[in-house]
Amino acid sequence: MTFRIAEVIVDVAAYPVDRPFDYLVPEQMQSLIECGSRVKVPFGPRNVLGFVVGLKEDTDVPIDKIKEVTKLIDIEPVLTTEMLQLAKWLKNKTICFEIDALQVMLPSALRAKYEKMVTLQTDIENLPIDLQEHFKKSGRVNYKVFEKLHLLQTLKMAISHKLLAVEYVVKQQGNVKEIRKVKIADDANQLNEISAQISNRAKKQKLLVEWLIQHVGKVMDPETILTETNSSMAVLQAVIDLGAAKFVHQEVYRDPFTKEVKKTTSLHLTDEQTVALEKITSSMENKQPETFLLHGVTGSGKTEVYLQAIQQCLNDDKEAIVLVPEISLTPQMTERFRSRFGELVAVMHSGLSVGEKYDEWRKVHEGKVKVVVGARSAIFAPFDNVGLIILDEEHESTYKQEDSPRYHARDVAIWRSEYHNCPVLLGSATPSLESYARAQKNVYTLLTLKQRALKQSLPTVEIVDMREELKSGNRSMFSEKLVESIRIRLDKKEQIVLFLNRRGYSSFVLCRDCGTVVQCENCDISLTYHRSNEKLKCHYCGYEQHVPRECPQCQSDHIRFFGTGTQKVEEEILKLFPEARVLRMDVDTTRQKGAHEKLLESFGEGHADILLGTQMIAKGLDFPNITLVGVLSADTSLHLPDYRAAEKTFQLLTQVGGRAGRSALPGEVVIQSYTPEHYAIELSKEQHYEPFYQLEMTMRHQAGYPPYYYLALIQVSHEDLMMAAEYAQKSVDYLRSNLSFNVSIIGPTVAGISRLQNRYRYQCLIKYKIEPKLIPTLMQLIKLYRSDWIKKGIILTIDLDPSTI
DNA sequence: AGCACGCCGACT
DNA sequence: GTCGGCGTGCTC
Repeated sequence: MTFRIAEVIVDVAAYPVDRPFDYLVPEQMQSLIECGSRVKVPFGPRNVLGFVVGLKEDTDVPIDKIKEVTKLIDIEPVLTTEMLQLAKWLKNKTICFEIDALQVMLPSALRAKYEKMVTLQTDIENLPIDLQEHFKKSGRVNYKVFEKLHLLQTLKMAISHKLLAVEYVVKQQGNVKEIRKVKIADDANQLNEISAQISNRAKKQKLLVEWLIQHVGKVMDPETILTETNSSMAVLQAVIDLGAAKFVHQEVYRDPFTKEVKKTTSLHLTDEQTVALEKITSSMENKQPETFLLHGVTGSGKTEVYLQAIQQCLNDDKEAIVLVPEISLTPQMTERFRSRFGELVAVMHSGLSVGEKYDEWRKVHEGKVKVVVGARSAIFAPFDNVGLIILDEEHESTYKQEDSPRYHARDVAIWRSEYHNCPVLLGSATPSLESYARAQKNVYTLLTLKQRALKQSLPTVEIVDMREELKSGNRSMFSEKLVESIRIRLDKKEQIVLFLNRRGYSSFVLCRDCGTVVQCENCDISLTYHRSNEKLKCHYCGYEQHVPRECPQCQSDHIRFFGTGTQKVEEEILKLFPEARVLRMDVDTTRQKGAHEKLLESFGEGHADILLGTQMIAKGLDFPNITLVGVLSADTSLHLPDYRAAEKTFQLLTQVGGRAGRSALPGEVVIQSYTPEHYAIELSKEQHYEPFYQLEMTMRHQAGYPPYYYLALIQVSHEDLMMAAEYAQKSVDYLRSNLSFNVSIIGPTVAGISRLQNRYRYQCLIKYKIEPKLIPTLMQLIKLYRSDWIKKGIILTIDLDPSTI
């Protein structure tokens, strides 16, 4: 069946073009073009990339308006029909442009880049003098050249006289990496002839050809040939010129794995693990789109359950997707998958280069792998026979994308599970309240692992009241208890992890005379001191400045930095324990690619005694020699203005606690706090999830937060304060008059960060239980914004189920 | 988005 | 008179 008309979503993210456009398919393309293919199409005056989302016989578009598809970019479509459907669902669910939903499913290498080029339409002599020189080398020159040299007027003239024309070139990366190999001629006789021709003086060439005769027709690495025959490149080139062999190019995948891994086999399961696994596999057999919540204490062996469930899935000849929160942080995790499933695993995460990401994607697309382990976006892995989807550390907020499309990987996972009739497995030691509540209501099936896999007891946890320390005259950031515990481990040559819950607590610069805190020029946020380059930096917009010598407000020179950054802690440790080897892990030491892996590996091999870091070390670390975990200040995340503050604190403390005593050696955890009586801190002591859940649910119920209510967050920003406030109010008025009475609309209020990148920010929060009118109303609001407010410089964003407010 | 078209003010 | 300011409207 062939179709003449293609429906195309063009690569332009704008409200009026957020719909399919019809194009004629040239005859020679008709048998090749498919839904999900990328095409190049003329759009207005330019050429853009687009996705074919439909094919049909006829169109209502008048014949004089319709244009032809210029080029079919892919022989194999890059998106399946599943993905096209999913994009439509995402568009509705998250209120985004369809093109954004489509793009997010593909590696960035497949995204187009556009260039405006000027082409010569006549003899070069006819051009104005100052333009001539630019076209000497080539008849096509980048438009930017003229822009920079302020030649636009002359250019415009030349264009209107048809001497030059503007062309829009679609460029796309998607470069396949090739390596150069040597293909030796197939014909031995021919090689003998060549050998005979070579002058006797060219001994090396002769020897090489003799050697090549032994390997007729083979394709080999140039390096191998050179070392085997002890020749140089010049010699090889010479015989290639004679026709004895030729260079060929072979497609390869870039290999992001630096380390070889040993093959492992299934471990013996505990009774609890066996029960969980059986439930999952039977659901797989029944082809049920069932969602499981695997609640297992830290160290209970959730990963082994994943691995064996995946094994089952592979046995059924189906594929599995495993999501891990920002995977580059847990190389140990990926290693476990690679060691079990070897070459069948692709890994996708932000630490890979564009090319590496593309290659991992291609492995999936071409069916070379059966398992994907990756961060959030791996949920779009283009498998077509998914048998199991796993989200590890289900409660992590990184599963929610913070810009358009603002999707939650869990929602996409459940959508895909319904499409493929397969189970979803959510795993966590500290499930999100939403998920646990759903499990309580039997929307999800709860599976519980109460015991640690190796029957180790949970670490002993001690909570130190820092107020008492202060009263007894200890003003350092280490309690006596912690100092003592560290000393014991150092003596015993056991390892220590110190955890600095740094959020909202980083070093800032403060004037001791007037109390001024140095703030960012563009945002209402204090700047963070970075020791490595002696600069102050804004973590939100990237603004940098030197550390001021005097206070910008009162010119006093009593200005210095405060707070507890990891660097500061490191200094303090070294003062107390000069002999300790400290490994610091923070943004500064892990910026380089692969730095995480290296630091962790070095710690695992015992090259340091103390690992010091922020959130990033809370997860996944699994080293047998760690017996002490210290949390320097448990409260910092507790006082954030976010309804999830208690939940996040509980999760964090439970996670870090789980790092200690994972093998035979018993573990100890010391938690320092200024509010030790808070339930989130107290209950994390024994990993008492259930009572925490009950208490926190009561709080959420009282305050009207999820899981009792759904949230939608509307943000309005503008360079002018009054404009931002005015339009925020307009939004609220609009919502109030269109939504039901039982929906509560809070705001407009000033956003948490009231000014960001020179824009004033207001927000409004919608709380609702069931509101069928919500999506249509928000759609109307966004229509209003996109068709009118946007011109006035307003930026409005809608976040359904925001992860933070 | 990005561009063309078109209608009004201040300049060679 | 014309150059160029940016409001308006369109893109198969």
